[in-house]
Parts: sequence; C-alpha cells; structure tokens
Amino acid sequence: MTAGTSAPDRRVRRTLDALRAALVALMTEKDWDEISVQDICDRANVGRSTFYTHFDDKGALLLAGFEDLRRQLRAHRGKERGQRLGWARGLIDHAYEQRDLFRALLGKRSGHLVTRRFRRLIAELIKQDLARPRDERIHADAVVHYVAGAFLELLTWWIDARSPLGPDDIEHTFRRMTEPALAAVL
Amino acid sequence: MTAGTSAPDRRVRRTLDALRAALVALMTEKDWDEISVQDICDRANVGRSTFYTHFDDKGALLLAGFEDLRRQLRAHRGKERGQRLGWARGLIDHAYEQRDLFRALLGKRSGHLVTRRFRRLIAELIKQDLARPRDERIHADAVVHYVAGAFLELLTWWIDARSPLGPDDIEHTFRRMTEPALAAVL
Amino acid sequence: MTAGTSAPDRRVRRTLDALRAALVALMTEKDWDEISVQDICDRANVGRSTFYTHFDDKGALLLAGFEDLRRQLRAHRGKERGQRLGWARGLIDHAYEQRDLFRALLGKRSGHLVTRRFRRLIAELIKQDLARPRDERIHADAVVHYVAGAFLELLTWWIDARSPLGPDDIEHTFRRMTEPALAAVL
Amino acid sequence: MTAGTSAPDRRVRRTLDALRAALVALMTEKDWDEISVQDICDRANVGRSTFYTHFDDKGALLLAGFEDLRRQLRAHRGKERGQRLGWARGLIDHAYEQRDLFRALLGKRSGHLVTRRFRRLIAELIKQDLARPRDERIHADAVVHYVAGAFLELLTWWIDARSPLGPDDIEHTFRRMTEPALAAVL
DNA sequence: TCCTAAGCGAGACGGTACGTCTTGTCTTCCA
DNA sequence: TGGAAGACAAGACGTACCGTCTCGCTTAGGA
Repeated sequence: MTAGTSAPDRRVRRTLDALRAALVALMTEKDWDEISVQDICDRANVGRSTFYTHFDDKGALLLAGFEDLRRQLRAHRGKERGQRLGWARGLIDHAYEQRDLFRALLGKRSGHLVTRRFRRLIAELIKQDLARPRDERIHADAVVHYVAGAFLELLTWWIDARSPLGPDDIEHTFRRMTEPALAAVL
Repeated sequence: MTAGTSAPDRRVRRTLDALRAALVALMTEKDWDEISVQDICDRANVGRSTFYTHFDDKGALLLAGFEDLRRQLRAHRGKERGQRLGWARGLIDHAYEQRDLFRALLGKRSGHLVTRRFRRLIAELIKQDLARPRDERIHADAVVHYVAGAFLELLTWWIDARSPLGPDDIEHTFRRMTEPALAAVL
Repeated sequence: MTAGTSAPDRRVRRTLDALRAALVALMTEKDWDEISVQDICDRANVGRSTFYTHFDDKGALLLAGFEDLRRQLRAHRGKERGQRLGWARGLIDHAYEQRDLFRALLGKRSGHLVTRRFRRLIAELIKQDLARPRDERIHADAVVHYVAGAFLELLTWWIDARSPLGPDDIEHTFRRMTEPALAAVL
Repeated sequence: MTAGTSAPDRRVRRTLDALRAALVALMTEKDWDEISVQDICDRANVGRSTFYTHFDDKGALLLAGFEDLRRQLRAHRGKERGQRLGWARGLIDHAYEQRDLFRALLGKRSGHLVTRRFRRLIAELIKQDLARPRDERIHADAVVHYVAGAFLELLTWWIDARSPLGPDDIEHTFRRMTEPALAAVL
C-alpha cells in the first residue's frame, strides 16, 4: 500500500504552497489591507481565477496557513506537560526564530482578522492550564483574558519594537509577573 | 477683538458633528471595513465631496473623534492622583456607561486602526504611573505593555461578551492580579 | 476491404450525437450566447475536455450538425427538378415540421453565426435556379440576394411569430410575389 | 432665460460622444463579440466605470446611437411623401456614403443585436407604406417581411461585397423587382 | 485471452471579460 | 464662500467561461 492519501495532485500542493509563501512574503512588506489578491497571485505566479478555486478571499488563505501554526503550538504544548503555561517558552522561541512572520501577524501592519484569531488561540491554550478562581467575584474567563492579553501584548511589543531582549528575558518577565498574579486569585 | 477669529461658521461644526455621529452610529451596526464613506455621508446628510474637504478618510474622522475620549480620560486621571492606575476605575465606568460605543471600538467588529490607537493610549497612561523595574533583565516598556494588554483584553472581553459582571468586579479582578504582579518587579 | 477504415469506435458516435442533441435542446430553451460549452456537456453527460477533443467551440458543433440539414435540402431539391425554386416547398414543410428547431436556428434567440450560414445556403440554392438578368444594370447576385432575403425573412417571420398560417399559405405568398419579380428582370 | 435645458454638463456629452465614436471605429475593425467594454473605453480615453455609469453594456451604447440613425431616416421619409417606399433611395444613399459604418452594422462582423434591430426598423417603415393584400390567404405582415428581407439582404450584399454598383443600380433593382411583386398582391 | 491504445471524466490552470463597488479628485452650480 | 451633486479615472472585487493541460480509469479491438 502506497502513501498517496487521495491523489492530492502534486500540482495543487505546489499552487497552495506558492500562494501561502507569497502572502507571507507580502505581509512582511506591506499592510494587510494593501495586499490585493492580484498581488498575491502575481508573486506566486498563479492565475487569479486559480486563487478563487481554492480560497474565498485572502483571509481564507491566511487562516488556512494559520492551522499549521496552531498544530505546531499544540505539539510544543504536549512536550511541556509538567509546568503551568509551559507552552509559553515554546511560543516565545518560535516567534523569535520567525520574527518577520510574527511581526507581520501581530504587528502594526497586521489586520484585525489575524490578531483576533491569534488572541483566541492563546486564550484557549491558557484556559486549559488554569484552575477556577477562589474568589467568586472573579470570573474564570476574566483571568484567562487578563493573562492572554498580557502575554500577547508583551510578545507583540517585543517583536514589533525589535527590542534587543532575548527570549529568556521575555519568558522571565512573563513568569515573574504572571505567577504572583495567578497566585492571588487561584 | 471679536469672538470668531477663525469664524468656524456654525455650519462647519454642524457638518463635522453630523459626520462624527453618523460614524459612531454605523460602527455599532456593522464592521469597520464594511462602512463606506458613502454610508457615513448618507447617514449624516452630507455630500461626499464635503466629507473629503474635512477628512482624508474615515480613519481620520474616527481619530479626530478619538481626541475627545483622550481628553476625557486625562481629566479623570487628574482626579485620582493619589492611587497607582487610579484612572482605571474611571475608564471602566466610562466603558460601562457607553457599552455600545466601546463594543464598536474594541470588539470583534472593530478595526485594526482603532484598537491600535487605543492600545497606545492605555500604554501611555500606564507608563506615567510606573516606576522602573528593579530587575535589570525586565524592561520598563515590557511591564507597561504587559499591564496594558492585560487591562485592555480584560476590558474588551467584558464588554464584548456582554458579561453580567459589573464595573466593580472588573476593577477588583484587575487590581487583585495587577498589584502582586507589579509588586514582584517594581 | 473491411468496414471501419477509421474505426469510428461506436463510443465516439454516441458522444457526438449526445452533444449535438444537447445543443439543439438548449437552443430551443435559451439564446445562443447564453449557452456555454459547460451547459452542453452537462446536458450531454460528457466531460468538457472531451468536447474540446472533437470541436473547437460550440459554433463548430453547430456547423457540423448543419451539414445534415444541407444534405437533406439538397436531396429534396433533386426531386423537384422540374420547377424553378422547387425546393422551396420542401424547405417550408421541413421548417414547419421542425418548428422548434427552426425557431432556434432563425429566430430572435438565434446567433449571428447560424443565420449567416443559413443565408448562404439559401443563396446557393437560389443561384443555381436563376438565369442571368436581361438588364445589364442588374447584377445576377443582386437578384439572388433579393430573393434569398425575401424568402428567409418570410420564413423566419412565419416561424418566429407562431403565425397560424400553414405551409401552403407561405408557399403561395412566396410564389405569388417572387414570380412577377423574377419575370421582370430575367 | 438662458439655453441650458437642464445643465447637460458639457463633459457628459463629450464622454458619450467619445464612447459612441470609439464603438463605431472598433466595429469597422473587428467582430462585434470581439469588442470588449475595455476596448471601447481605451479607445475613448474613458474609465471603464464611467462607461457603466452611462450604459448597461455595449449593446446599450450601440442602441443609443441607433436612435440617431432612426431619426435621420424618419426625416428623409418625410421628404418623399409622394412615392411608395420613397425612403428607400434616401437609405441607400445614406448607406453608400457611410459604407464603413453600414458594413459594420449589417455585414459579416456585425452582431445579432444590431441586425435584428435594423430589420425591425425597416419592417416598420415598410408597414406604413403598404395597403392590405387583396388575397386573404396572404397576411399583410407576410408581405411586409418579404419586402423587408429582400431590401435588407440586397443592401447588405451590396455593401458587404463591396460591389462596384452605384446607389442608382441598387434602387433600380429593388424597384424593378418589388413593384411587380407588390402589384400582384395588393 | 490478454494488453494496449483510444476515449473519456475530472478538474487544475492561466487568462480574459464581466458588472459592481469604493476611493479620492475634480468641476459646476446653488444658497 | 461653503456645501451638494455628481462626473470621472482608477482599480479591486468575486464570478463566469474559455481553451489547454495532465491525470487515471475504462474499455474496446487487434495480437
């Protein structure tokens, strides 16, 4: 029995990859809303109609690519089962290695679609790591979003401002502040 | 010396206000990018060319209106000079009273432009309240953005999810978590 | 010598017939330019690429089918060798029996390609029946086209307007007018 | 009271004229269906969106221009009130003088839309000139379409084949054949 | 009977045109 | 002198066809 799951027509894969790569490249160059579907197709050497046979719009292309990231992060998460918010370091490292991509995803030039999606992803990861707050006036989701916002804004600032700090420093800052904050409510 | 050195021509004010109001109204109804300049003008009973004599684009109109908010917040801040992050309660109350507007500004339907601007505003407010961190591995701006992100995401979640919690609960949550976090680094 | 020098592979015949039938059916339903190659293929249960292995475009398919009609008319013509324009009655009857097809070929919904082809066919038939005009100011082809236009427009009007007149009446009208006209110039 | 009927905005007129001229020019160069709206706009130095603010499609542009022709013919008709089918000579002359335009309108490269419209126009003109047929088996409209078809096909052949015959010869042929034909039925 | 060339469907692909929408500039007229 | 009205060029959008192509499956017809 051979591999070929369902004859994915090597060609299609190539087209999809080219589009994805083109989009990422363009995102590092200009604002999300300045990127037209035509731009992407030109860069990818793909006909515009071909684009539309695969995706509804550039947002769909982006979100499709997003699933990869999601999977990678979930994988990382598996490794660090021991520690609360153990995935954080993995994500910080990942963002550091792919600074350009993350600057495009999170930074000034990004679009609302991506950042919102990202926020959701982080919030989900965090939610799974936290117990219920002791204090009944404090809603569990409130804590989740507090931490998610803190983490993401810290990460975004770091990447976007091209700070000379290293991943260690960011993790250090995040843990140093988050642990007492959580200790106070959980 | 007479009153109107620049003779703001009552009419102009009326036009500007109508536009501002129209934009706010539309933002509570649909997504930022679904609002066209024509929509705004129709709603405000203003000619499209008139719009362009006053603003470059809908973003400019929004940011112009933003200054009002900024001033209000700065005023609130003055009153609470005693406490660190004293403005927070004022802003939380303000957001609560104008839920619809804030949902439009911060929530799902919002646009990247507004939220970024908002983030900057909050970060500035926070920066003025915080001392330098003791730990040299922790950058002052990192702390600022950590807190800003936490506060804003908490606020956004609260408003956007239409949580039944009251302003008290939100302030409580914010302070309860933020104080130990800051205590650990400042 | 065996039958199939070119071994037309029964299948091919089936495909071609299906396409032809599908086109005719569609022509009775909608305008020529509203029929897409995909429409034809769907109707004929034939792959679009198969269509293109047999025809350059839908025009080619139509003209291929046209040859049948041509042959039928030539056959009719043979029978009536005695009378000038003797084929006319045959064609009128034929058009009457296949009203739907002829309405599609000649009528409002038809296309330029078909009607032009039809005009040429009629003109050829007529040309073979007419002597040279006596009057040298009158060109033979002028007479041919005069009669062809008269005949075709009469026929088209009759079929397209769904007139209750019968083939007899049409032939009568045509002969009654054409004979004196020709008598005047030939 | 000044002229300006309703301030037709000189500019609009210029745009419309440019488009009309561009279409006519293109029709003398290529087939009707090979002309794209973009072609027309390029030729007329007009934005494509401007085209669509004035016309639904190229057909609408053509038909708008057609009204001019219609008016001209009706005017000619007035002059020749004396004679049956008196307008014919005017139209023949007109077609001769504007051979290129008429070749585009009627000839091989033309489209179904135009020729149908033209047929209708001629049929209307003829209808007003003819009495009812004596023979009850002969429908008045049948005679109208007979003559219309004869005239148009004669005219078309003459123009399209670039025959060296002059307008005199064509009118001569037409009258010489049509008069006995009509005499036989009216 | 096998096997080999064809016919065939499915559908990816680049391309062109469509008609719609929005943008920002501009001109013209009215109060 | 504003502002309203709206013409205009530009250009992106998503859709529809087109004609070309590659891919496997099937299915005869000749070995």
